[in-house]
Amino acid sequence: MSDVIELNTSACSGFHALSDPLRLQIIDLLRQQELCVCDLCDRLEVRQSKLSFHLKTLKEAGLLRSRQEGKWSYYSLNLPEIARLEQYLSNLKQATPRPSRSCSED
Amino acid sequence: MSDVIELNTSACSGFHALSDPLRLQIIDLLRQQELCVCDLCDRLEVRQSKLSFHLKTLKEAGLLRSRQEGKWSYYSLNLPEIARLEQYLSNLKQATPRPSRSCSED
DNA sequence: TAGTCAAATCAAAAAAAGTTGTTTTGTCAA
DNA sequence: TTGACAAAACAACTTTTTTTGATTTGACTA
Repeated sequence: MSDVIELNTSACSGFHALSDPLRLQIIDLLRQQELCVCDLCDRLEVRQSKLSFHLKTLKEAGLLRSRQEGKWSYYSLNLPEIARLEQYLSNLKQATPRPSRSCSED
Repeated sequence: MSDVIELNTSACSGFHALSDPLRLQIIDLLRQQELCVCDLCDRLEVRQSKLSFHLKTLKEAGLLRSRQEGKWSYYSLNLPEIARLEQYLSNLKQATPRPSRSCSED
């Protein structure tokens, strides 16, 4: 039961992280390769502080990893977490359906 | 290209709809059977107007269907749309990765 | 060390999302 | 019809999220 709540909380913040167009663009760019913040800035044409905010959101939701190399920070997808969200959605389909009942029946 | 934008917009609002704990609870209840608003109200112990707001959010994102029967409204999952979001996540994994490159290389 | 650059952090403002209580709409039944 | 009930819509308010411009931090190098 506590597991369900855990799962819900994590799914919730994961989906929230995916609910912004810029963040989806970031993820799309990172599909192909790890990128550093300045590269992302160039490609997305957004201010650095704005990007930083969204990268933080994605990272805190567990969707991105980052590593530092000198003065650069590189971000990449954290595929296992993405797979977990995928699994969450997949589970919704496999529920044992009960027959629908009429609201007046009780 | 326009397709990508379409997909992104729809994915965005889908994920947004999934980014609230109450809405995830609603979805969880509907996994098993279609329910009417008053049933959902009882089980979730929330005001009707609040529930109505969240049902609308979910429906506008395409995640729920509804039908009216007399004075009752019944809501159910729209599985194909959920599957579409699942597919979106699944696609993220299958990208052809390019070797990561150093930021100073240009 | 002083200067430069990448990136994170912060505070203030703006925008968006969610809540609440009330009203409206539509359907049914007396 | 009229009254009762389910659900949607609304307006005012609260809370959360996002944006912006500026400052700070940390690492490199001249």
